[in-house]
Amino acid sequence: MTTEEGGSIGRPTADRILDAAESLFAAHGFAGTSVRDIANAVGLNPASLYNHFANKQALYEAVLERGIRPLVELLEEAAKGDEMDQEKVITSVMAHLARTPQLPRLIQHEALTGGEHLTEIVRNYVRPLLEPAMAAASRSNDESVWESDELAPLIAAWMHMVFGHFAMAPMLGELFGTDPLSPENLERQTRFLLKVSMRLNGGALDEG
Amino acid sequence: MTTEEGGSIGRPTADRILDAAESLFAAHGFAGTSVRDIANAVGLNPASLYNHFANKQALYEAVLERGIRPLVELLEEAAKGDEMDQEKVITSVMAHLARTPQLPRLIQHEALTGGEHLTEIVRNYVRPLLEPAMAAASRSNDESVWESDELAPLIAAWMHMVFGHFAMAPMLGELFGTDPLSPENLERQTRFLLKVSMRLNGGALDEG
Amino acid sequence: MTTEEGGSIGRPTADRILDAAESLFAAHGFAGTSVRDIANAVGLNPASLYNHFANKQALYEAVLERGIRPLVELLEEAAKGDEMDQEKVITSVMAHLARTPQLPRLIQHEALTGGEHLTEIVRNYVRPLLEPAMAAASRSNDESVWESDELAPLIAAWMHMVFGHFAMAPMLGELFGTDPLSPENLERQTRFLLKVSMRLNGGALDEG
Amino acid sequence: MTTEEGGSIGRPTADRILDAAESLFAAHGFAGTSVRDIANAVGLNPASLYNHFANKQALYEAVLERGIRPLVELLEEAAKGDEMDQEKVITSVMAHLARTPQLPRLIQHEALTGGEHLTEIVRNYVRPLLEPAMAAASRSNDESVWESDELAPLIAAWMHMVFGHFAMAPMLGELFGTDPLSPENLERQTRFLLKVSMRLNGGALDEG
DNA sequence: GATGAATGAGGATTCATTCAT
DNA sequence: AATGAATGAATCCTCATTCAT
Repeated sequence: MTTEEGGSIGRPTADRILDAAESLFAAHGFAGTSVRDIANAVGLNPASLYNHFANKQALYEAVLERGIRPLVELLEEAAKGDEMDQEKVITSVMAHLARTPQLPRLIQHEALTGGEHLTEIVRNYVRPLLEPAMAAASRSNDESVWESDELAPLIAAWMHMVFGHFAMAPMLGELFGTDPLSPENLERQTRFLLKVSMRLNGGALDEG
Repeated sequence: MTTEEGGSIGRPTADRILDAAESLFAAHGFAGTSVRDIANAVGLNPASLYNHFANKQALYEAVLERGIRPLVELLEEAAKGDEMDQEKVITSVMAHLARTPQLPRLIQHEALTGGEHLTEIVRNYVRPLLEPAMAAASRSNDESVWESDELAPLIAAWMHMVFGHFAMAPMLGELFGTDPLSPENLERQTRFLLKVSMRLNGGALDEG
Repeated sequence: MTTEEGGSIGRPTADRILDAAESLFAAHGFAGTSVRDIANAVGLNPASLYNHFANKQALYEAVLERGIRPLVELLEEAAKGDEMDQEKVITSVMAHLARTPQLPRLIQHEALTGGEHLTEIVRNYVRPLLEPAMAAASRSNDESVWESDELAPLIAAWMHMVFGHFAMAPMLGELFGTDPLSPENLERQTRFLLKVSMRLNGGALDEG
Repeated sequence: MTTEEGGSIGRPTADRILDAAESLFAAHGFAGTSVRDIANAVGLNPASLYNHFANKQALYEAVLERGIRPLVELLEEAAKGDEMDQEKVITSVMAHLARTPQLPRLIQHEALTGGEHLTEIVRNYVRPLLEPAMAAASRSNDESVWESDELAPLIAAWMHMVFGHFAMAPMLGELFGTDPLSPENLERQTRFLLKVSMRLNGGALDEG
């Protein structure tokens, strides 16, 4: 009776569920997304989801996990070398997010709602995400233009700028009349961030 | 039977409802906040809310309106003069948000969820919020270090940095182990943003 | 604050309430009509209705009473003479109902819903309504073409035909494409019923 | 925990819901019947109804459809022949309604309340119901005792008489002290209607 | 008389989840 | 793995009614 429609035939069901859930959770948040919505998006009966995930919460966590893990690894990789090439980090993070543009929205939702799971989420996801960057930043502290107590705000600012571009994409698009996630705009944003990086971290400022 | 708790007794009921709703909507978003939660927070029967607001959506919009209006006016005021003193804007906006720290979360939720009302919200709230800033920015375009097609990203970046600090406060607190909304941290953040402003808009960079 | 609008200014409030209630009860029945609907129709606060009627049920009964009483008296008057002039009864009842066309709908609703109040309603309203007719009918039984056990069906049939025309007016209008309550249609219906009366009560039938 | 009462166990759930709904809608109308009432009557959780019908309105329409369809077919069948045998129609319609005595009440409720759906209902149900009769009536118009502009009232009168007997059964029972739906009373009513038919359609009247 | 505010009960409907098939 | 049916809890909201003003 269920005529499998859509191009997603063949992919493992669990993945298709994760895809749909990611999309919907990113768009409407956890509370704003119903299990039925997800099931419908996959072309599945809601009850069937429970063959793949214990419950809504577990599905949500699986979505987060699947989305954030590669990003964490990307950053860990980037921080492995002695010094963190900020230019390379920005470029590769932007490239990565371009491929999973819903991820930042998902994280932002989580950050806003916070609530009971916040501690755990920070420990599991956000801290590993930022730790490489913080380590690198504090290592290069000596010659930096930023005091040590400005590192946290700096890191936060980068987080806001990078993630914000994706998370707020719908609003920015509406506001500026152009889709922030289009290839050219992503490239422009990357260039913009590189320029910001230069100005923020570069040498002394010639205030003529 | 109704144990009036909290110091809010005496204030007009509609205002007390708006207060509670602002808090809860900011914390959990629209979908994550139930009418009953709000009513309980005010010490009211859920049905009573409907004596003051037509429905949940209308209440939500009233909360947004009440919160954003003064911010819009603040920016409009700041932009009135011939040139926008960026330093003053940052300081006064930060001071304002310090007094209504839930507002950015509210807006961020709205921006993330977007959906049907996004267009209207951008038109009613966000655009007037940013118009003065954009006007000022493009006025000073000649001698600026930013190209005209970098203005939008620049504005967006400022939005992310300023609002992000408040909206993500719970997560940042968890992450850095200190409350971003404490007076000293707010002051530090303001100073940080001023420094960023200087570096972003200042003169040529001495890349020694 | 309440700007009295509409042409009903001046009439006693209780009457205006009764008017609105009659209209709405007739259209949607007791359950389908809310106190607020009635209040709105009068341009009154729902609470104000309770200054005039003890509660919704009492208002409903007042509407019934006010509507049916004159009809009962009309029939009682008609039955006073020794013999009931059926032609005159039909004409005068039709004329009366033409002036309160909602009344039959009201009664029909009541008859359909019945329920707990049915017995009382029959005793108070329907029986007095039909008693004169039945008395007259059984008086003239001797020479009648109808057996005594056909009197009840006959009375009922008349009730259905007379009341039905008004009660079903919306549907009949929709069905036949012309308003059953227009003067010409009311006259036609009266003529029709007189013809029916003649054929039903008239002498032997010439079945050639 | 669900004490299955009544002999209806085993029948498809949707049918049992339709049965209960038909009963309750007929008795109290749409507005006067709550989803919970229906669910209780079936021994079901209210939420379960929504597994079978999209909402209360859809359930109502399904009840109407299921009830009226056979009646429409009955009349269409009866009208197939060249001439409509009125005697046969009356007998068979009465026999049919005797088996679904709630149907007329249901229809009457609908006719009274009318409202938004009236047009659609007339088009879907009432017109097909009456079309055969009207066609037959106007065919035999030549030798008829009824003018062409009396056909509509005549049809309406028959509708009132036939349906009224069932729809008003509770009130008539209360009024005349005997159940109109008992087999003997149904038979008497059928005989009565046949006699009426004869007198209404028969030849000239011998008004001695 | 009229009203705004308050409320308990109940309205329809959605939710996440379970279970037999 | 998938589904239809079932359910208790919760959703938003309306209801009739009361009461202080």
